[in-house]
Amino acid sequence: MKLRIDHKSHVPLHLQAEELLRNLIRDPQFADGKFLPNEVDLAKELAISRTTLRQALNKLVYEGLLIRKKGIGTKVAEASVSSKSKNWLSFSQEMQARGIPIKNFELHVTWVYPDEAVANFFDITTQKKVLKLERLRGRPEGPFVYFVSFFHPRVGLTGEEDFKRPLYEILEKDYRVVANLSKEEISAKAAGKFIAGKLEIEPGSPILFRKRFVYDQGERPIEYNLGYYKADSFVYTIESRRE
Amino acid sequence: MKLRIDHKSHVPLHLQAEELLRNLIRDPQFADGKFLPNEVDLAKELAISRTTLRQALNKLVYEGLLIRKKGIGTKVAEASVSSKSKNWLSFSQEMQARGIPIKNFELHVTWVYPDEAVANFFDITTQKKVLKLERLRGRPEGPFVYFVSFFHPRVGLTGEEDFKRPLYEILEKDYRVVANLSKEEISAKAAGKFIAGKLEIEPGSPILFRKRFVYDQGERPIEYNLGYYKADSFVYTIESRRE
DNA sequence: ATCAAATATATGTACATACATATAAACATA
DNA sequence: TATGTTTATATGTATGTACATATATTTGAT
Repeated sequence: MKLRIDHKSHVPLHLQAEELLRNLIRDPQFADGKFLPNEVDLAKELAISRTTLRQALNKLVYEGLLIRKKGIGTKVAEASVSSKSKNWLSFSQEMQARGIPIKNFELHVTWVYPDEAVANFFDITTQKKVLKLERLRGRPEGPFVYFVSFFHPRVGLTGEEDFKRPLYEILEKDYRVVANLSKEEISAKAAGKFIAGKLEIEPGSPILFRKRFVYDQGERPIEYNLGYYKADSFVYTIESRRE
Repeated sequence: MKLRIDHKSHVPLHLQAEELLRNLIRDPQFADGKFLPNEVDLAKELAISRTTLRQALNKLVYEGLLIRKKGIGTKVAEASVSSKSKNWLSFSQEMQARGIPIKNFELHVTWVYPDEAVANFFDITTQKKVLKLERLRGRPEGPFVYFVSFFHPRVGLTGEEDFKRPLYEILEKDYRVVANLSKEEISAKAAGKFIAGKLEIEPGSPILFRKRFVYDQGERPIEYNLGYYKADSFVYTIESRRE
């Protein structure tokens, strides 16, 4: 295998090393608990210092992807078949899994200048337009969620896509962008006028507010998603196990 | 404050530094957004190298307890309850780790006949009394959550326990009951009269409603927990990774 | 007074180096 | 053969040093 680090790149060496290690981990060659090359040799091969390599290794150890043992070596941690993968259903899949038929009430595609929060998350300026996708969705009887999504320009969406298709299918199949990490924040709020109008409720009524930050394999931001759910129409479920 | 590291100890310096930092984080002096001493000075004060100090800092940053910003400084991360299934921290532990002092405003212990939902979850009849624990908790300035817990009779709680201690400590140390699996449901609601009164908000105001089903190692039910969180005082964060 | 440039401050990146220590394998001894 | 002992190996700990870079403040020119 060819392992390379670009010393001329402006990407920090330890980040390049980290990315490289993530790929090593995915390599079937090291899948079943086989040991990675030792730190000293690997550092030499990559032409970086052992300290820098360890910086990358530490991160993966903290994430639980690697296991190190003094005097022995470093190996890939066993893949935990946790219920996390369950969390990886898209909205349509999720609803389908619950047996709820989905109706799309509204669909808006626009190019906008991002606000501070979005630009900051994407690490771009507020001068660069991004694709904004707004959708009002719910059951046949009425809408119960209003979604607002922003996509990183890197993704390459044109706005001409058929957004009635599942979003993640579009991203994965057409643009080879795979969501890998998601950070969410869930809180309760009072509905503002705009959202209340869309969800057909009184302003001030409680809603569930869900903010999602979606990253690809390289932990680069790809989607910023806001969800406004009508109360009592939506329950967020989580299953966690101590290990 | 006197900060000390024992160079003669056989405990590695970076571990001592880590422990020391965890205490700093809990110190009200640095609670919620105040900057820690800068790395160079702190290292000097502790008589360890900056590299060693950063080893400790990194760990806490990875755990999300500290936030560093280049050119600015390092501060204690803001409070939020996270469900990193890895950590599995209880409410008090989580708050303690973030240096938020918890105040218990009310504590009620009663024996009651369970309602349908509780009896069903515990797989007992509604004729068998169970221990009910109600707690109003929050920051010193005011309460922000009202908890209602029911415990399976099998656990063996008498109601005479000191519930100011962390709940999971009582269960694990005194009753050898270890929570292992938790299923949660999170939704938004309008506060009823009762809850509104407790949380000191208007009836009808939005609250976050969190239902937890807790099981032991044998997947037997041990606790049924309801949490009513004041909106805007509480954000539930989740991080999930596809594997 | 305003805006641009320099500066102070704190974290970020990277290297070379040295020695400590846990583990397993090779070796030597009774 | 069984059992200590050494040795090879790989990670763990720790330091000192140097320069880069993001942010806020101060300074200076217009």
